[in-house]
Amino acid sequence: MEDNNLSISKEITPQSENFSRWYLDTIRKADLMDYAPVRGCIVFKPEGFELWERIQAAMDKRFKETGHRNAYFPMLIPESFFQKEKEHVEGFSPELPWVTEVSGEKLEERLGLRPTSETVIGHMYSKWINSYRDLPVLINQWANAFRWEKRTVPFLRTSEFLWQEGHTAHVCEEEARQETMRMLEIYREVVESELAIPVWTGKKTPAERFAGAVDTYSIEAMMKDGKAVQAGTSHYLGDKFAKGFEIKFLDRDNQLKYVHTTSWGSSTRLIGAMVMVHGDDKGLALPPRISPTQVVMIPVGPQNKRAAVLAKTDEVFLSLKEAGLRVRTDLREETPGWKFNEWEMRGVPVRIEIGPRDVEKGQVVAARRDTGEKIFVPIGGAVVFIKGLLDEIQNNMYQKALAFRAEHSYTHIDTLAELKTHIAGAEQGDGIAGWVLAGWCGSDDCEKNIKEETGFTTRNIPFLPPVGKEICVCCGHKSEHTVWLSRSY
RNA sequence: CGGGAUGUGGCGCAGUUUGGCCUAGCGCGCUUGCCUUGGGAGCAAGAGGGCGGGGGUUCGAAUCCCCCCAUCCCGACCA
Repeated sequence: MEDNNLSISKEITPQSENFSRWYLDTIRKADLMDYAPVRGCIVFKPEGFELWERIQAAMDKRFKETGHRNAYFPMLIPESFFQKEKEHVEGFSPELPWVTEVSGEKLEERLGLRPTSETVIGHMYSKWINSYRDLPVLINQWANAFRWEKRTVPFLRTSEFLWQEGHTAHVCEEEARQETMRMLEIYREVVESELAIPVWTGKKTPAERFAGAVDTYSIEAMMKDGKAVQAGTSHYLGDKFAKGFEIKFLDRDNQLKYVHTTSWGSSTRLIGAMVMVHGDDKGLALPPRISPTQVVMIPVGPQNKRAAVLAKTDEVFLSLKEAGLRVRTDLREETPGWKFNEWEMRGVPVRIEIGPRDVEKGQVVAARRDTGEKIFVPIGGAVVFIKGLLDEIQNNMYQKALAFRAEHSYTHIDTLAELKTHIAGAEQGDGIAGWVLAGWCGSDDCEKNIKEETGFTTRNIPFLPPVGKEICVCCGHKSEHTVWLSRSY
């Protein structure tokens, strides 16, 4: 086992040595992505893309169940559209790529590559909505988006990314706010139950708000290096975009009114989050509900006993497949040990080994990716057992992530000095500064100051904070909000 | 976008200081054959690169100079 670990470490940098190297090693060794020829762009390889397809499926199902329909709007957005909502332009213009000419001829109006679609969709909604009878409009789109970020990280922040953006229009504020919360809750439920990632739901501070939103809400997840990833956002846009794009309707009372809109999005960064929440020094670890392969079968044993082993492997394979499990058999010529390591690195939740001894005893060996445990299972009960095991692994992965988050969440810090001491202490120790629950007076100055002094930013104001904080961690005055602070991606 | 580092077969690297022993070497991987299979097997024979890209200096450049590009790390901006 010792040698085994050493040889692995040659391929994947240990998390404790350099977390970001570990992350980059892992996503490449697990064959999720490759770098594309254009700066900051990646190729989603089949293994990585299938993760996205499964996330998509989980989300899309819930969107449809709540009455939304998918549509597609163009990727090219006229420059003038961006100008119609002031904060929106200011927020996005620094990272907008432009199309300025076609076959050498300058376009009359530059076209931006969508960083998000509020503007085009607002334009279309103004045409489509005339009466309260036309509302609500509940549309989602699966698309790519462009944001030319200075610093890119595969999956977490790339110049082009894939996402889902929902855009809805409602008759009144109350209904729009309900929609905002309903979609935030869907994100929380999908991310927790499917990706096994615990999140804090809450409200963003004004400084962290989406450009052009009245209120922004988010789900925030803790990575294994203690940093935060915003895993989904939902915005109440008020009538700001309605006013910018003249989205008006005639209400029951014969008054012309502006609609209230929402937008909500989640992206392929969820893949990166999943890697950084569950992965370990062996590589990727995927939650069973999302993993493209749930069970990998590896027949072992000498050539002269191969036939019986393969027959048994087929039998078990078919029974698992019939039970609806995503199962595959690895018949490559590599040695068993090599395959064990390979599939562990790729994050497959359960491995089944079948050898001559198992055939004799009428059993298989099941190995768990999450704990490394090996279990002997009678063949007759294999299907039921494996199904139960996958559920247990899914649950265990969530519980482990929850426990990790609890271990690295700090609620006793009340001053900037204490916060700095805490961060310095973490740097001396395991390097995981984690999240700090702090009081905040609500001023931009304090928020800015905390960031400058510590590198920690406000993640969100949780709806259900574990404890309420009385004084602002920065100025010492009475706190208006209890916020999560941390470093973030 | 600023500071630092790196860029040599698929991957990891040596060679760059002091140009010529390099029409480039090593490990892994790859191909073929034999052999082997319960935690990264062994032997043998092979294939594969002109040194991130473009200019320049020189009799001669992976090595020196200039420009550009990409990636990583650290900061400022963000899903």
